Amino acid sequence: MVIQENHLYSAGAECITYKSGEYIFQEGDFPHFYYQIITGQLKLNAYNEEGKEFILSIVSDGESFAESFIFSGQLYPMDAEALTECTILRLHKNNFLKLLEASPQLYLNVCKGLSYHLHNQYTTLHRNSSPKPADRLLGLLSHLKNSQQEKKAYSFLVPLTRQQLASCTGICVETAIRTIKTLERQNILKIKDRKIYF
DNA sequence: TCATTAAAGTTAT
DNA sequence: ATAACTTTAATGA
Repeated sequence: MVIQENHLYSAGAECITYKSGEYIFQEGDFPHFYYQIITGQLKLNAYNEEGKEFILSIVSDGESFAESFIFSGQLYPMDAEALTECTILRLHKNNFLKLLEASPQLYLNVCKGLSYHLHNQYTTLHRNSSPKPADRLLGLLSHLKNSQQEKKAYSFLVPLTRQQLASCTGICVETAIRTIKTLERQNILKIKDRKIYF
């Protein structure tokens, strides 16, 4: 959890639920709020000229998202769409900034969060510049697994569909499927009931 | 080697 | 039921 929920509530935050498929915001919208997920999963995504989706990030329980735009004041360059039913706390930009002014500690934590996120974005960008789909997928899987404590092989149940893995790495689904099977043959991951264990 | 297209089977809502 | 996801195969850049 990024910011204590009671702190957000006392600063004037409201709790909103979104059904799967609903937009929290869309590309071109002005950023009015700080968002923090209580429960649920959503994606930040954009579409290219041919209409192909690219998933920039998948965010879930306890995480904040898109807070950088509060500071820059730029319009959202992507959509935020609920993947599951989502319960989200949102705090108006002005109140959020007041909250930060009142607490240097909180300010620093938010900075850390932003920096951490920026680091992720850089490594993701680098990873997705690889011409080899296996490198992109493997890099993504390692990154996802990083957020769990257990480091043993095959201990991580990949929480994304093949479609989503493809959209996160900029390859097509069919290639993602074939690559994943190749990785299975190389014992780099396991597949059981269509679920991917890495 | 990978994207694209098509077609068909499977799972989730 | 219907949509979304998964898989295989053929073709072409």
